[in-house]
Amino acid sequence: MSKKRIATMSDVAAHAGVSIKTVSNVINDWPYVTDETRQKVQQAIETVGYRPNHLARSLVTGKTHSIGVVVPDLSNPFFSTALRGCEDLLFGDYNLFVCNTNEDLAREQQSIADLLSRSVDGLILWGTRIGGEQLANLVGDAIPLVTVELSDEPISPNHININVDNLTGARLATEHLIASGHKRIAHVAGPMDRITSRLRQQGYQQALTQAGLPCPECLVTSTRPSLGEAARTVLTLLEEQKPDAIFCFNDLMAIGTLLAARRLNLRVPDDLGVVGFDDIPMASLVNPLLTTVRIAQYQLGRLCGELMGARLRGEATDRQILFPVELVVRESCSAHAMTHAERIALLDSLIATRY
Amino acid sequence: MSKKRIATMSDVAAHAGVSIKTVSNVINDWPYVTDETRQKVQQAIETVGYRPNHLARSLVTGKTHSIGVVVPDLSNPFFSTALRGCEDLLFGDYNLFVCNTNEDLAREQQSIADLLSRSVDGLILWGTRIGGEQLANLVGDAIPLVTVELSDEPISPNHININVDNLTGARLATEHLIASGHKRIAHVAGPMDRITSRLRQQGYQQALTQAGLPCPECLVTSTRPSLGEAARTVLTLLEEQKPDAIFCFNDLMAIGTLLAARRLNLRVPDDLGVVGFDDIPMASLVNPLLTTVRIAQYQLGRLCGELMGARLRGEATDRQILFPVELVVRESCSAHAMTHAERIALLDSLIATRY
DNA sequence: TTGAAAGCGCTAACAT
DNA sequence: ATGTTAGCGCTTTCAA
Repeated sequence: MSKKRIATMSDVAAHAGVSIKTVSNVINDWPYVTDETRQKVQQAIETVGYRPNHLARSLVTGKTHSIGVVVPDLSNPFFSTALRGCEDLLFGDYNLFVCNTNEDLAREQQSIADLLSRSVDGLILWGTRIGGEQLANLVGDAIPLVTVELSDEPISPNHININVDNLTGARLATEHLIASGHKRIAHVAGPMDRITSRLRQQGYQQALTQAGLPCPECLVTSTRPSLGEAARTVLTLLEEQKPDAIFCFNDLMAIGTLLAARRLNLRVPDDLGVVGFDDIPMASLVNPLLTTVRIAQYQLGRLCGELMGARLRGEATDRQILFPVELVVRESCSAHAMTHAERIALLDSLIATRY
Repeated sequence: MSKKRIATMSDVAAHAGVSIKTVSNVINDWPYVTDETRQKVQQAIETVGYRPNHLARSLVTGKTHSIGVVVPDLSNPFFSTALRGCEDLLFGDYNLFVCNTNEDLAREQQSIADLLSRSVDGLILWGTRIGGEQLANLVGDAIPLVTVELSDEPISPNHININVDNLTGARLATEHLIASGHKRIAHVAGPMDRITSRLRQQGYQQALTQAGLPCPECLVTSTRPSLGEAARTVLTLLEEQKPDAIFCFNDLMAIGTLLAARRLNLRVPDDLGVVGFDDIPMASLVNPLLTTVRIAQYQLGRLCGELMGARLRGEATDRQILFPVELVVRESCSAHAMTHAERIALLDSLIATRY
């Protein structure tokens, strides 16, 4: 401790009067060590203040016990909650490198490259813009790869893809809008370089077509999936196209839409029906309560962690997973006032949440 | 590429017909390399698909270009937004290990130990429960440490502490409640093992005392800072103590309070005044609009990144920083209806947000 | 049950 | 301008 130099294994070995290997044995709980020796070494570890150096260990074992996570937008509660689920599950076994791309392809690519350079044991990628093939090229098959939302089927054996059931969700949302009596239904889509956006738009179109409703291009507009950006887009859309309902790519955008409507003195749902996607906590707090398509985000995050853990332990798993969604009808569509009892029930469920 | 083995520097060297050092030189942009050689090596890198191994490099340089971040609750927008700010600033230079403690001391300790074991170049700690001295012991002085919210002054020269101006904030909040005509003002505090909670409670008490108002213990209650937990606590508090206003530790709890009030058919602000802390986006979306104390969270996150970066470059910085707060008066206190113009202005500012 | 030696992939002196 | 050598801190054969 004299020179504040970080203690190494040989320091411990010296102090304990044993070889470096013995120290290693103790640290890695090797069975064949005398209790006496173990004690001695343990003692020495304390006195010199030894801390195992993960880097050195990783260099030789080839395992870093770290996994890389890439998300498009950390400030979207959807992703932060999912990330929490993932971290909770992996805690103790793995540390997480977290990269936020801000919906930017270049940053996504760099993040993935960085993480690979760091020899992460696995990669969890949310809403990537890079396609499956390109991804497989980049990542290879050496480490488990879990993607959430990827157009293609898993390519390498070590690749698991979870797809949220966007198509069904978008269809349910749009059908609900139709059933509520809305006729001129617009769609504020997310970034079209993400499969999620394309699928949700597709579901929207299918529902309209099936109902025999027209689906002019002018009613679909795509933006960065943020509250402000959506609000500004909707302001224009509302003035130029006069839709009587809007299905939004996600809840953040739907809330932006609520704001835009309010700004123009339009009443939701009477003048404008709104449906979102995700069911982030905010959705049950805004006024009116947002009708949306629920994705159990914390659970989805955990699932990513579970699958990653399983692959890392060499267990087999499904490689193509469809994550279910559920339409949550609240107040933002016509013909759907909630009853008093329903409101109370929602309140109670919010109050009952553990987190 | 034959055996899918990961290419190493010597592979590149072999392919290029140069020594391993030359490859290293090219990779590290060493000036004295012929363009010709550089080209050759670059070529070889491509063909063998070489990727520098960060671990090996770190082992010898002693720098990992990674920094560890520990937060108490990732699903609180306050922290996810701050984290995004931090990541944005550090992106390109450093990768972030993110640990979420779920407000748990043991998990906090383990996270810090893990990160140190991983030889992070720096540590950013939010709302820790570990005290300054203990922390200094754990972390030492070898790497920069940035803490947000720590009771003590920075201990080691390499330690920077940012304190949000909790005392002022809490006092402003409480004074506003008093000025609004509320008399029986309760406080729903956060976890008392965090200095943040203690300071905010102190500010609350100071304001009451100064106004000559009583401040009985029964009006202060402490919980885990989550929406649901707060809502449940407030339900009891409301029934047992009948306060006419509540100052909450943070916005999540304030929103929980709004819910509890709604559940009991109390009108906010007429029957109950509520003030929060943080000004997370939700605060301007709930009904009524939440009066709160703003912390510029994204900026605060960036600031952490900046300070860390500065220390890492060896630059000097302030070591004790007081981060300012600002009372944002909205609708959740009596005697403060917002004017139409004010509402519109708020709407416009939300719509104008870039993210 | 413990020790000695080799080497993980890279950088940093020092030669050349 | 390029090559040689040593060694970062650890695990892993293999031998004792």
